Amino acid sequence: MSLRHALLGLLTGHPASGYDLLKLFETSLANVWPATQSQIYTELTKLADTGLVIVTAEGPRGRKEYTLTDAGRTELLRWLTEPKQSKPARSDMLLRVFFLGLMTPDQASGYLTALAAKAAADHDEYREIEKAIDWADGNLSIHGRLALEFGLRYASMRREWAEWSIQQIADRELRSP
Amino acid sequence: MSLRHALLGLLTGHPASGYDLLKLFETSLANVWPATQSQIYTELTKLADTGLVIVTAEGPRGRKEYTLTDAGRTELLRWLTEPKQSKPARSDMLLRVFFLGLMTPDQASGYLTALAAKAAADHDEYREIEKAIDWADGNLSIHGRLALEFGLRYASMRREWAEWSIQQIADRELRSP
DNA sequence: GTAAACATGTAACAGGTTACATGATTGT
DNA sequence: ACAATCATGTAACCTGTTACATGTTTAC
Repeated sequence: MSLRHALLGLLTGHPASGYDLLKLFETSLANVWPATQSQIYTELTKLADTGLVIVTAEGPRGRKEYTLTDAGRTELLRWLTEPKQSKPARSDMLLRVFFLGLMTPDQASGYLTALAAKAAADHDEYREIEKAIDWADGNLSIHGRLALEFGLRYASMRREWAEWSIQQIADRELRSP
Repeated sequence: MSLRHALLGLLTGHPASGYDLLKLFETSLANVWPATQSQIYTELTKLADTGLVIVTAEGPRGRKEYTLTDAGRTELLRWLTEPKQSKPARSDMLLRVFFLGLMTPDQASGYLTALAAKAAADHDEYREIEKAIDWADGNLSIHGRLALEFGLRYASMRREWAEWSIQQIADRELRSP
């Protein structure tokens, strides 16, 4: 149940409305914890019900501004320092790799080529984000940068692995045609 | 809905019971597509209802052996060659990294140290698996090896990134104590 | 005036987790 | 005889997705 903690985290410092948070999810958190509009509004209501946030202002168009409570901050810190290893994520990409042998070598290489291209595109995208961010801002962005660096390294790794895999398949084809 | 395809994939070649498949998930697919007993039995029933598999034998203790049908094989191939890019996975690890600034530098370093240790342990585990597998077997293991190599590279990347991140935090501490 | 952006809420459904429930067979 | 393993099934619950539904304010 981490959507809850993502919301609490985004509310540290500055109060925000559901709409504000939706925009924050679309930009800063899109690659880390995607969430839909529906989910965000529902969760904010629950968060307010349990007292982890409160509505501190109402604006035009029914806008409700939420502020983190002490209980909310405590819960966020508890979650952050909780010693809990996350179980391995499902990856339909790797699941397909597992069954690559059911395709023709051409199809398999095509799949891996697409993965390499996607990894390269992701890498470029993260480079753009890196350039666009005002790194002087300091406050939240210090650790956002660590996450970005993870993305960059992960994208590179994926590209290299996909290219290596294509080579493996090609080598095997040469040996047993 | 990829659990379905994981099951179909495991049924290519050799028929198997729900119990057999459960064991296969626990071993070969645990790091790629974890599934529970409950889920597997439920999905197999649905798969049989829609004709993608059929019960071809019944053994002791109510054992039912499922075999892939032509329709099942077709569906599996359709899924494998489907041009669909998977959306970025949720990562509560990276979500915590995003909010690392809410902890003390010591706590933050502690978290990253634990990540580095986990990555190193994963790497070791994959090395063991690599040693344990009979790579002469050829049949399914060719592509299982690609998945394993992904795991090895990913674990290395995570370790290196975590260590780099710890250094970043330490550097920052020195400049603004 | 009207399109874009702001702003929220709910219902139906799909997939996954945990727990409960039951019983047969094999090996020691 | 007893424990371990084999073997299946179901119910309650939580999270997330898609779609529908509604209305306001701002900028051109």
